[in-house]
Amino acid sequence: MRRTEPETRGEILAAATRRFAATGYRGTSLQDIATEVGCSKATVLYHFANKEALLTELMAPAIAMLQSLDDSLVGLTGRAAQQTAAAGFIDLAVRFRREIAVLRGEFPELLQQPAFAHIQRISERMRDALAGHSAQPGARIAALVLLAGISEGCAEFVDVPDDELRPALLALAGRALEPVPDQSPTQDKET
Amino acid sequence: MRRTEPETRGEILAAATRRFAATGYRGTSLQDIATEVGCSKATVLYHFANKEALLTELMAPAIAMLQSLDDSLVGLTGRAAQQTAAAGFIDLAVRFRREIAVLRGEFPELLQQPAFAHIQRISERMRDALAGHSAQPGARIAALVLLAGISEGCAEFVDVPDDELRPALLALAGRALEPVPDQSPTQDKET
DNA sequence: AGCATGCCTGACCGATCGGTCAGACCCTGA
DNA sequence: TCAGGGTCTGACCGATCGGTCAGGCATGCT
Repeated sequence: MRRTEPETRGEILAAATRRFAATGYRGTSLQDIATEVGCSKATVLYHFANKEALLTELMAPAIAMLQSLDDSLVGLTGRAAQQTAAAGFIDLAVRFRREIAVLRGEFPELLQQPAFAHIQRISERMRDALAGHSAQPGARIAALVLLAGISEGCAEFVDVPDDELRPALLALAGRALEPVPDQSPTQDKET
Repeated sequence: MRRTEPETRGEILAAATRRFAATGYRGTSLQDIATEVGCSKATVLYHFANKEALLTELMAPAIAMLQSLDDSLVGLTGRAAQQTAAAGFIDLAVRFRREIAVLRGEFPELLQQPAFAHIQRISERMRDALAGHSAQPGARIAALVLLAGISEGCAEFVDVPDDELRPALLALAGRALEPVPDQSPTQDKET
């Protein structure tokens, strides 16, 4: 089935995103994706080296945004870290709902793949920032629950519009995160 | 390898719980479980009819507790529904951390299996109760985020002792859930 | 016309999956 | 001593997985 415009590659990427989000990475076969696109499995593997390459490419934008968010957290402490991390992560989660849904539940094993090796440390830093770098168990637990809940929630609320989901999540984060003092020794704007 | 005591069945169940929680239901093969126990795959299938039977049996206690929690929610409205659902679900999540981790991420497909057909509706009612039966998007979103976050959080904090995790989660739920009025027609002392 | 190139496909591969089956082994009771 | 039943296993099955490969077809350049 020859395409008039060679946009097959993009269709494969879009179909893979939908299928991975719906049934997981392991739960989706290359044949599933090919069937949804309307091409053969061999065509999928013509455009992408292998199944993992398909995954890494569709995750790339979300990972780039996660990386830049992580960069913007360096040096922040206390409430500044909490608020920046919360607002940034909510933005990310709302924008990349499907991509986050892909990782849902398969995080541990997918993170073993070299392309995602650094994500684990980023998410740990994110959790730490959400806890305001506090060592108190309550703050750490709240941060993880919020992080996981937002990821899962965005994936589930695919039908809720962004401008309704985002403020609701921001308000929730404001209530849920344990208040921590601004730990900077000199209480200027910067640490 | 003959066991002196025929406790192989229990060992298989325990190994399956660990493996399912670590790598997911689909991500764990019967051979994986057999290897961890130290028996053959055929032995696993001698004690359990098939892979699904293994899953349903190890999930049974958690499901029973979920069912009874669901029963205790009927007729409750407003804050009473919120508080009962929150406390009950936190109890359940803390106690059955590994079992909940099993379902992590594979919820949608696992729920298709007949043994779990009713869980979806229970979890929807749970979400509704956590939202205080409010139709406001903020309340619904907060309920889902908390539900998902607690499930994920308990699965992750396997090393945190129960009596530390439980109060932290309860405090978090108290902060995070949107306050709703007590919808009972007669407004007593409880707001 | 002839050729190269990009896109696509059916046929095929080895590995692994869940599951079946005949039979070996061991204990117990008659 | 032997029969029987509970436990366990290696060998095997069909299905499906991710991935490879040679070749077909349309197009564009020379």
